[in-house]
Formats: sequence, structure tokens, C-alpha cells
Amino acid sequence: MPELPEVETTRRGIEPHVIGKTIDRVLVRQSSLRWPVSPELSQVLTGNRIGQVNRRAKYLLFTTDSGRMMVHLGMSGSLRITDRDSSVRKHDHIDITFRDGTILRYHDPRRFGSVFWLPGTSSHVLIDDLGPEPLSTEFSGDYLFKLSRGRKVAVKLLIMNSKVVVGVGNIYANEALHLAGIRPERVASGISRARYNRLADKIRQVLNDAIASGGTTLRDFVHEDGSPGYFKQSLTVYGRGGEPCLNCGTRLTETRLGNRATVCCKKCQR
DNA sequence: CGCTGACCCTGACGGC
DNA sequence: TGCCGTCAGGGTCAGC
Repeated sequence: MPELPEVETTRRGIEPHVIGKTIDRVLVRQSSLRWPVSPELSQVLTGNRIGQVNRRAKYLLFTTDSGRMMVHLGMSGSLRITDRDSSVRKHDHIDITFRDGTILRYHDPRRFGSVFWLPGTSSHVLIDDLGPEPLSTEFSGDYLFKLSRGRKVAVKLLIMNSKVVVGVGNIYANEALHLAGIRPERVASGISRARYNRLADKIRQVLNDAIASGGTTLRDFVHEDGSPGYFKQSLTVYGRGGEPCLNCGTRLTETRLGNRATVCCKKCQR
């Protein structure tokens, strides 16, 4: 489900409902996610107050006085703000209830997500070696160009590699490459600095636009209140294999790259 | 070190 | 109506 814009949209939606609130109790109905939910989660969170809600890559970090809760939504996860009057649905795996009755509810049918407790100021191996944030100044065409020298991978897989840059998933990789006019399968080392500058710009553009639209809803992405995102209307290639390119009318081809759907206009993208 | 493919899991959808 | 195969926005890991 979520790429960076959806995670950021979730963060912004949830933040005002949980900041400064004290946790009354935590209910873990299903602890078998991508990795087991930290067994001490309930005990350590209870009585703690949420100070900040931050994002690193596609991880959400809830800071408390004694440590941080790190949440990843995987492919199908979502976080919603609700209350005790709402009915519990299938796959509502974790409820964090605050003293004012607000509930932060984690829902994840496929269970590819994860929830960890990071004591004190400790970090986690899953976020220790990540690449730069795509919307930070660290990320640029020059950075991509330098990093790509000697790399034989397809450029689409390069930009989807979280050690290179975080937060670029399959939807936005397809979109950015189309906007930049670059074939997804092109070998990373063979692309010029100028074209990487254009690609970096388009990655930033497509992510910013998606955040501004409240994220992309394809199947089950919803905001903290259950409403959908509206960026789907702006997608130019993803999910449009066989349909005409909005730029030149050529039939878009759909192939697989790294076992993921890859859509390309053979005329606009070289 | 770089790269490829298998794999974790449930649900939706299309073809028969 | 049901059964079966395929696919889905993520990311790790073993193996070469």
C-alpha cells in the first residue's frame, strides 16, 4: 500500500491526535507481523506520553520519554484514529488507547508491516544503513550520478533501492522515470549526469505532488479518518499498461522488472 | 561488494 | 456459485 507520500500523509493525519497524549493501555491482538511485535511493547508504552511523531523512510517513529515505537506499514498496513465506539474489524492487530479515549489502531491484512520498541535513544538495524531522504538536500542528480558509476542494475531498481535513496516505491519509480523520459531497464552506469539531474527533479516532484494530494489510494490506503487519497487521478503510467501515453498517444508497454510491474512509453522514454 | 530470485501473507479479481 | 491461478503499493535474505 504505502509509499513515502502515503506514510507522510498518515504521519500528518495522526500527529495532532496523539501528540502530548498519555497511553492508557495497549492491546496486541496479533503479534505475528513481518517480524514479531516487540513483546514488551504494551508494558513499556503504558503510562508513557507521545512527544513527537517523525518519519524516516517509510518508518513512523513515535517518541516517548523512555524510547520510541517504530512502525512500518508494509504493503497493506494502515493506522487510523478511532475510539471505543467503533467496531473492531478483521486484521485490526494493535490498539493503542489514550487516557482521553482516543485509539490509534494498526490494521494490516497481509502482515508485511512491523512494530518495534526502541529503548531510550537506541536505533535499529533496519534504519541504520538507509540512503538519504529524497526530499532532502542530500539527494540530487549529482548524488545519483556518482553512486551509479560501475552499477549494472536497471535504473528503476537503483532508485527503488533503499540504500541508494529511501521512499521511492514501484508506483512513483514508474511515474518519475516516465516524467524524466528514461527507460526503466536502462543500465544505471550508462546514464548521463544531466539525465540524473532530471530524474532527481522528477522524483522530488512526483513525491511532493502526491503528498499534496493526500497520497494514492489504489486498494486500501486510507487516511487517519478512513478517507482515501486523491493522487491516483494524477498517475500517468502506473496501472495503465496497454493504454495510450498521455504525452504522445503511443501504447504503453507493461513488463516486469525485479518481479514488479513496469510501465513504459517506448517513444517518450529512451 | 553487486545482483537475482524466492519468500513472508491475505484478499481481490478474472477465467473457466 | 466456486475453484484456481495471478497479482498487489514492501523489504529481507540466501546464494551466486
